[in-house]
Amino acid sequence: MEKTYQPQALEQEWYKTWEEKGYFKPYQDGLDGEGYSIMIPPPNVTGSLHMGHAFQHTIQDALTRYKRMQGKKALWQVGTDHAGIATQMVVERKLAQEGQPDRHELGREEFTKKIWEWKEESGGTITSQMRRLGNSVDWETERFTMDPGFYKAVEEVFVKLYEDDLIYRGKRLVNWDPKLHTAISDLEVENKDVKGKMWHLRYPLADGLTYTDSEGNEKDYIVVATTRPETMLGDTCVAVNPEDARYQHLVGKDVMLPLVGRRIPIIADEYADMEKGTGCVKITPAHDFNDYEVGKRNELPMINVLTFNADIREEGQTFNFDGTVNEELSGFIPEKYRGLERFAARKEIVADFEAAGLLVEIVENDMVIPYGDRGGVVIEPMLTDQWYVDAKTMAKPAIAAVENGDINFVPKSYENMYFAWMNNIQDWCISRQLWWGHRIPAWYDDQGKVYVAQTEAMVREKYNLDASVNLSQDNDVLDTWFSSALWTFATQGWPNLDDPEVAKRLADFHPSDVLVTGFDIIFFWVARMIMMTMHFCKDGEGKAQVPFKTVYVTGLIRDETGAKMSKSKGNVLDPIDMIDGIGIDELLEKRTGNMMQPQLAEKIGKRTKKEFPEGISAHGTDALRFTLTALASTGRDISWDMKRLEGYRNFCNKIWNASRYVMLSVAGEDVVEAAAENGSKIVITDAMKAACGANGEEAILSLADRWIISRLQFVEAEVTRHLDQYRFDLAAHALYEFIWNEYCGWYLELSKPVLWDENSSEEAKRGTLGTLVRVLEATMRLAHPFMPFITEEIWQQVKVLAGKSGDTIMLAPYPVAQDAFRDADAEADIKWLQDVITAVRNIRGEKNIPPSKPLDLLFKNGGDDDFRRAEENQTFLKKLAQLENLTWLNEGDEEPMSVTQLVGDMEVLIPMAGFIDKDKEVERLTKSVEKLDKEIERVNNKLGNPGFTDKAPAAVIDKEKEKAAGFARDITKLKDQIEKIKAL
RNA sequence: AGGACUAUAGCUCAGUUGGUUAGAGCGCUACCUUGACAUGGUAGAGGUCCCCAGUUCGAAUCUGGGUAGUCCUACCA
Repeated sequence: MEKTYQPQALEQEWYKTWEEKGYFKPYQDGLDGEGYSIMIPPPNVTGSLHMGHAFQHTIQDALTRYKRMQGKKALWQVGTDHAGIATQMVVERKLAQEGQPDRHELGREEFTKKIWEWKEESGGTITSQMRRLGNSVDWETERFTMDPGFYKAVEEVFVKLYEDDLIYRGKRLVNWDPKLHTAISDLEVENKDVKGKMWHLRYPLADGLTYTDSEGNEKDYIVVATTRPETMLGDTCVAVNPEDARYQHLVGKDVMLPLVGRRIPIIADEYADMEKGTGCVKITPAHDFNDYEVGKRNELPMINVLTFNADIREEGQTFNFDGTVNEELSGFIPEKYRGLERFAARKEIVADFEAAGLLVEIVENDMVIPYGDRGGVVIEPMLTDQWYVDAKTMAKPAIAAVENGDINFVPKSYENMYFAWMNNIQDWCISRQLWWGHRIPAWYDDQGKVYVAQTEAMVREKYNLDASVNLSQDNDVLDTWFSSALWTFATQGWPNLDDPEVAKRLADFHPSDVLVTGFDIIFFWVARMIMMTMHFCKDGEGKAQVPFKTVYVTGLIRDETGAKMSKSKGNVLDPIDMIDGIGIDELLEKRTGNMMQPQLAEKIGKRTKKEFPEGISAHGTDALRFTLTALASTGRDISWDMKRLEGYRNFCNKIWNASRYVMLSVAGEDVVEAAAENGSKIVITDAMKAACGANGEEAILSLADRWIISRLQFVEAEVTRHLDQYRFDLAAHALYEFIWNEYCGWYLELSKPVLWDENSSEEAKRGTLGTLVRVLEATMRLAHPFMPFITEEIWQQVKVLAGKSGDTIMLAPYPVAQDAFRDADAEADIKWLQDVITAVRNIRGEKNIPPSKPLDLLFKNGGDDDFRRAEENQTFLKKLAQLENLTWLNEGDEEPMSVTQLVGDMEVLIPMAGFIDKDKEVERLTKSVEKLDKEIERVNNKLGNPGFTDKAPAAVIDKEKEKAAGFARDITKLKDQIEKIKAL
């Protein structure tokens, strides 16, 4: 064994072994319990994993390994998502960079082929990252949302929902991304605060009408206010509030739309706000969501004046309020605006208003502008034909499932967020004008009539259409989230319920147990999964099945300053770099190379150099995982801290060296070092086994042995309890505390006096060696879900010595605390021992006595337990506190000049004739008395308060009384000591 | 505008149903290369638990109000 832990030497080897042996499979020998499943949130197939993934994967893997070790058929379902827009964009950009023909030149089929090629090329990144992270996913059943089976599920769902009247098609105003040329859902819109302008424009009244305004001015126009002047080309009316006295008399009259010359009415609609702008609002139903509603209410026509690029059309498209084509209305657009880009058109139109003397004023305006979260350009409300899911209907059971507790959110507060959104849910636009995705299984005849079924042949059969009817399939694909909403059941082979294998998997693994995901996709994914799953999956009694019983919502990983990690900020960290380390040059290249905004490169480079002047050193997977685990407090964002990672790398080293000590003790220095030199494992001999009592040889347990075994039960119970409550941070903390402080800090030290004492009996040594080995072995199993690699490595080395067998720790049983091994007496005795040793060390520290200098110790004022403990633990005391003689002072004995510490009622004295500074010692003791005085005053105040003594529970009062008495005793002793020192 | 979450040591965070002398890791100070580990050991310093008011015998913890920050939703001609 090496002197320090070398993770890179063993991690990848172990993973390979595990995978080859099939230990990740839910169906294998030894797993006889019930099914347990976690469905991975499928990452984008062409992406790569970031720290957030590493975090979520660590939790999922810990849970899976934990349940697997408990004997359950544990499935961590793995797979990836085709990520429609994102992937299509990446490939389009790639083609452009390589100077290849663009997608329109290639055509749909060829372009899709290119995407598949790209998927093959880049798809391995994620899976190899997952292997490095030690993720125990079932690779054999890996799924991709565009796989044939999954595709089939998606079509089935679409057709069924259509038949159930939960999907419909309609001409509606949608969020249109003019760059990507597709509709997007309202969730994909990012609203940004911007400082913009508002233009006040004059619209002249028709027919030479005039009126007198409130200030007595005669006017032949009204003034509208708008933030989007260019849409005036599509105005179909002006609205005023019905209550607005200023304009009531104008309702029913017309205005002449400037520049266009269209006659449009002035109507009364409560949407017009008297307080806002001028109180008159122009209505453009085809280009604004609010106006669209006004238009529908008032049965106004709609004029679409924009192309899909958001340029001005040659001629407006005219529709009636119900979306049917309006043949009468003119869609005339003045020639000079035709073909202009929307913002250029705005400039032009404003200029023309000004030139015509119709621009009244320009007002600065704080406003919110919608941007597409993918394309990054301003979203345009656009009148198009789209497919929708009736989300309102589907949300009802989905809301109920959370209300009645079939689904629990951890932390619970996210349920409010879920309800708020679900109760106010809008119909979900599921069609996307892309080529990459599941093509919508709908066909149209020449008249535009819709037919829905999986294939054209099925359409013909279902609707009785013979070959004379021309059919063409809908060109659009479905929103990516439509398919990922089916993730929990489609991954298991749904809808092939007749296949016994599928039926079995669904029975074992559906509903899944936990979904581990970020709060940012609760609406996108979690809510939609619940809706879809409950509609399509029923249990034996026909009751709707939920996709998962628990949703564990993780926080975000932020950088050390608390900022979100993002590529454009250049503060992203690759989990693999935490594991393997990375040089500064390579890190710089990674962060600044191939950037969307190259101008940021310099700033990012500087910042990176400052933060990581030496690059990042290697820490190993286990350290990374343990760090993430330890930081996983529920629902809280994590500020990533390299120092923390370093600390847990040290923890790995600590574990490694503890096991090294154990092996040195069992096998001897020569054997251990020889093995280290050859890079081989230590060969366990029968003699070693016998020395540890692996065959049940007689052994005597020391107090320390009994103590650590008792503490092991405690930590086993703690870790299990915390895991069951998803408190990974507390579980990690309990483990850390036990391993570092109790096992390494105390127990290993306590084992030395036994093992190194020539007078120790064979049985005593066997007891201690056996305990060293057994506790280590159990601790490795306890820690395995968090730190899979180091625990496997050490476990393989010690399992036989601990009398255990098995091919892998992955399938070894998870430790269960046993009350029979708890030993309150041993714990109390060791507590006493620790207190005495700490007292002595404390004195050494205070008085600057080197640890190597042996001291004499005097006990005073002890009870029966003190006498016994001192007697029984002489060896431990002498060794750990570096003491020469232990002596009891009897009542009335002469007391040498000493420094004192209290251990319970007992006093511990270190004679220090010659070294002691009387004044300083008095000062030190007086300070202690003062501190105690304050405490005792507080407690006495409490006890003197009748309100407290009357109302507080007896146990609490007793506790306080005890405290007061204890303080009083301590004070007496300290004062006594002060007097003695003064008297010397 | 509505809502959620957060505020505890220099930093990052724990603190279970109100009763602790308020904890951990890192950092800091002093000492120590003792035969697992200097990626180590021992000891120590360090806190107005954001502010105000209330409930209570008792508040870091519960209630109300405020301040600051983060985020979500909605809307703004």
